[in-house]
Amino acid sequence: MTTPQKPRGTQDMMGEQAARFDHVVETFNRVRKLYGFGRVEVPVFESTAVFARSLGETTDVVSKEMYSFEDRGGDSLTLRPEFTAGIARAYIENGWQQHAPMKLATWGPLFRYERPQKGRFRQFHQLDAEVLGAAEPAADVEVIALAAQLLAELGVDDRVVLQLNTLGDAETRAAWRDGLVAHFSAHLDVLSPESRERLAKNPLRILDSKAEGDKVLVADAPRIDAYMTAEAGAFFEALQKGLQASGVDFVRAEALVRGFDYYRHTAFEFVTDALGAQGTVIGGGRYDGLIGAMGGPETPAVGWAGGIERLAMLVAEPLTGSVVAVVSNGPEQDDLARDCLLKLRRAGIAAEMAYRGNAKRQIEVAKKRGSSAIVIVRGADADQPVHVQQLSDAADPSQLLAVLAGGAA
RNA sequence: GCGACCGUAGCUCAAUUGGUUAGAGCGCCGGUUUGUGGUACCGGAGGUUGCGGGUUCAAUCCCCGUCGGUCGCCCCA
Repeated sequence: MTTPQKPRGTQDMMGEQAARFDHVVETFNRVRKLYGFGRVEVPVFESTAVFARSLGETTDVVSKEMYSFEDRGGDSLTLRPEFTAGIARAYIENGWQQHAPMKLATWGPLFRYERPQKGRFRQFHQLDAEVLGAAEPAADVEVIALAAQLLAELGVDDRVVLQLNTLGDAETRAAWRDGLVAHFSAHLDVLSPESRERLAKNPLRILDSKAEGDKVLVADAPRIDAYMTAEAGAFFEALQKGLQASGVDFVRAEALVRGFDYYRHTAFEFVTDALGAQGTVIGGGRYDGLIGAMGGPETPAVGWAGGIERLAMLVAEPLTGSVVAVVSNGPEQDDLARDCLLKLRRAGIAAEMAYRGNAKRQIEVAKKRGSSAIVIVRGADADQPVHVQQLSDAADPSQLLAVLAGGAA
C-alpha cells in the first residue's frame, strides 16, 4: 500500500456532504450582506508571531496545536488556526482604524494539529464575522443577531441554544479570577488532577470541567456578578436588552468563559447536543484587549466564528433536483437537443445533458440523479418535437415549454 | 499526548465454537424482457480478509506488533 493517502484529519467531500457545506456558505454570504458585513480576505498563513502573540501564554496551544514551518528564508510561518489574529494584524498593518467601525466577514480553511474526532478536523472550515473599532453593546447585539438569523435560515435554530455570559471589564475579570482561585484552592483535595493543573495556568477553565467532582465545586464557586463594576454591569444589561429587542433568545451561562486575558464583557456560544462532544457550532465574544496587545492602537472589537462542518451536519438534507435533464431521443436529434439545452441555460434554468447512453438509459439516470424534469427531444418531425416530463415541484413545465418554444438560441 | 472500539469486493455489510471453494445488496459491464420510459430476470468482472509476525492439523475469527479509521479524554484560539 504505497498509494498516497490524505493526511490525518483532512477530508474529501462530494455529493450530499459538499452540497450541505456549500449551502451553509451560501446562506452565510447572503445573511452577512443583509447586516452590512463586507468581505475581508486575509492570508491562509502568517508569521508565527501573529498567532503566538494573540495566543499569548497558553504554551500548549502554541507549541503543540499549530501547523508551523520554516520557509526557505528561514522565517517561521504558521497555517492560520483562527481568523481573528490575522484580521487584527491586517487592521494594524494597514491602518484600518481610519475606517472604524468596520463590519467584516470571511470564511475558509483553518488548521489545528489535533486528534480528529466527531466534528473535529486538522483542516476544518469556519465562517467568521467581526466588528472592529466599536465599544458599544449595539455591536455585540448586531453580531449575535447575525448569527441567530443565520442559524434560523439554515433551519437549525430549534436544535441550538444561545448561551450568554459576561466576563466583565478588565477590573471585574481580575477580581473574579482571584475569587475563583481562592475558592478552588480551599478545596484542593477534591479537585480533579486536571483542574489542579488549570488552577495555575487557566483557572477560569475549571468552570467547564467535565469531572463530576469538580461540578459540585463549580456549583458554589463565586459568581462574576458579585465582582461586576457598575460600567460592566451596565454593558451587560444593555446587551441583554438589545438582544430581547432583536428577538434573540438566550440563556445565561455563568460558567461560559474565555481563557485569554484580552477577552472582555460578552462571551457567547450557540450550542447543540446533537454533535457529541463538540457541541459548539458558533462561538464568539468581545476581545477589546487583543489589538492593543498585538502592538496596535487600543481597539474594541467583537466577533464570532462558526464551524462549517458542524453546521453542515445539522442542516437538513438540501433540496436537490433543481436541474432539468435534456434527453436526445437519438443521434439525429442531438443538435436540436443541444439547442434546447442552450435555451434553458440562457434563460437561467439549470440544465444538463448526458454525454453517453441511449435515451432510455439517460432517462433512468436522470430520475436516479433527482432531476426536476426531463425534456425529451424527439425531433422536428414528431407530433410533439419536445416532450416535458415533470419529476418534482421544483420544475414548472409550462415555463420550460415557453422557454423551449422561443426562437433558435 | 492518553484511552476504548473497529479494519472482509469500488461502497454498505454477512460468514455458526477456529473448519473445507469468504457471500449478499448497491454500483459497474454484457445480455434477455419491456417499449414514450423510475420494470423484471439471466450472466460477468471485481478479494493475498489493512500489513507483518505468532499459536494451531486448520485463522476473517485467538495472541503480539504496526499502519489506518471511529469515538472519547486533554486542549479548545
